[in-house]
Amino acid sequence: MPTKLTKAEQTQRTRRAIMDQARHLFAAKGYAATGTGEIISELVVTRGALYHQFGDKLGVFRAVVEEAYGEITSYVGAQVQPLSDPWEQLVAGCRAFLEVAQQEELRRLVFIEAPAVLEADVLVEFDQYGFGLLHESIQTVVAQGKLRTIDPEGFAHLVNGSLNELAAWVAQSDDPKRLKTAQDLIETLLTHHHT
Amino acid sequence: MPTKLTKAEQTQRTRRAIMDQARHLFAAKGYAATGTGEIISELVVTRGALYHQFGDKLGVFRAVVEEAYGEITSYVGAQVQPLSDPWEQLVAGCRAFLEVAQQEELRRLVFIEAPAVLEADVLVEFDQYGFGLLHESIQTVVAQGKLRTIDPEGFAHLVNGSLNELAAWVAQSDDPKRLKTAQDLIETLLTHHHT
DNA sequence: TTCAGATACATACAGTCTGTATGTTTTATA
DNA sequence: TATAAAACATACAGACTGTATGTATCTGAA
Repeated sequence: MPTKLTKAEQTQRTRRAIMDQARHLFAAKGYAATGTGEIISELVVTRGALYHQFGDKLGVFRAVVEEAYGEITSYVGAQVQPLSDPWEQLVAGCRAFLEVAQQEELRRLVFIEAPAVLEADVLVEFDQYGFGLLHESIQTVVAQGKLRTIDPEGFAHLVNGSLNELAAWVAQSDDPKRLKTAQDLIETLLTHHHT
Repeated sequence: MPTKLTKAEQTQRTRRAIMDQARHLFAAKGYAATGTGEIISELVVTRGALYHQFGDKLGVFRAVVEEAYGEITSYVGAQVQPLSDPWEQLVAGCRAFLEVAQQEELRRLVFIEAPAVLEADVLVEFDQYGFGLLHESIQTVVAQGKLRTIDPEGFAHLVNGSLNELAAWVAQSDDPKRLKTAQDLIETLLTHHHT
């Protein structure tokens, strides 16, 4: 008996290995153009393991995207957490988002592939930790009377859309100053609604 | 000889029929989940005609998306054209975009499927008539001294992202007042940068 | 008018990919 | 320790894309 792994360890290892490969391939070639055979081709498991662990190809994608969402929110959360003032948290959170969204794979997976591949309800569920946090943050600031808008929810969508597109704009350039420009643009937008 | 069609007419008929079916299916089920056999299943042509006319499945999608882009820009253009003041054109163009983007199929094709399916260069080419017009409009207003921003190009992306997400927000609700709310949100954003 | 070439298909097939069914080995459990 | 269950591997059926080949219709020039 060469292996002395517990079942749970075994599961974790293969899931980790499959998700790592899948993440790179889904981000680089897109969901449809990535085959399940390709995902496991450089691993020591077969497609059988993939289907056992994830059910189907979509299950792999869901797991990968959920993890990617988690990385974004945990980065933003870490930048925001030390701050106590909700207004500062909102501004810092937006700036942090633009930073973390510079990772090509994250952006591709979460903002380009996921909307096209995943069902709307799954998307909404994942986005509780994306748009959801932004929405809460804006509601808090509005409740404090620090932000004036005719519709907090709509304004949250407005900011969210701005952030997504600005992140892509920054990423598609190699000018190191664009990130700061984008961050300042969002801060200006927020400041204009500051009271 | 039962048919008395010229070759050009024949081509137009089959392309039109295929693109109509493909548009509905691509928008409803997504590009990957739509088969070429499904597209022609209710038509009097075979897959051979599809491959002859469009080369491959992606060729059909490109043609459909290009047409969808055209519909958006021609609607916005028609609303903007009567106005002479660039600032009014910018505001009216944004409002018009939110109106035309309420068509489910258009939104799904252009803003969800196309970014995931099409190569980046094709996307940029099509977007000359989408983001491109917005960018020009903003540049004009900035040159007139009517709009103040630290970066016109970045600001154009900010507005573009806002519009895309607001359009989806409006569409996913059945509240008839949301459209006006979204339009007012964008106008407020622009007005805050007005000088 | 005629006929050679081009056009617009239809049909058949090869290759690829997904998902499933079945078998096997290893770990957990009673 | 025996039985169940998990974690795979393997083989295969079905579907789908794209291509190769054949055919009818139209076009354009002699």
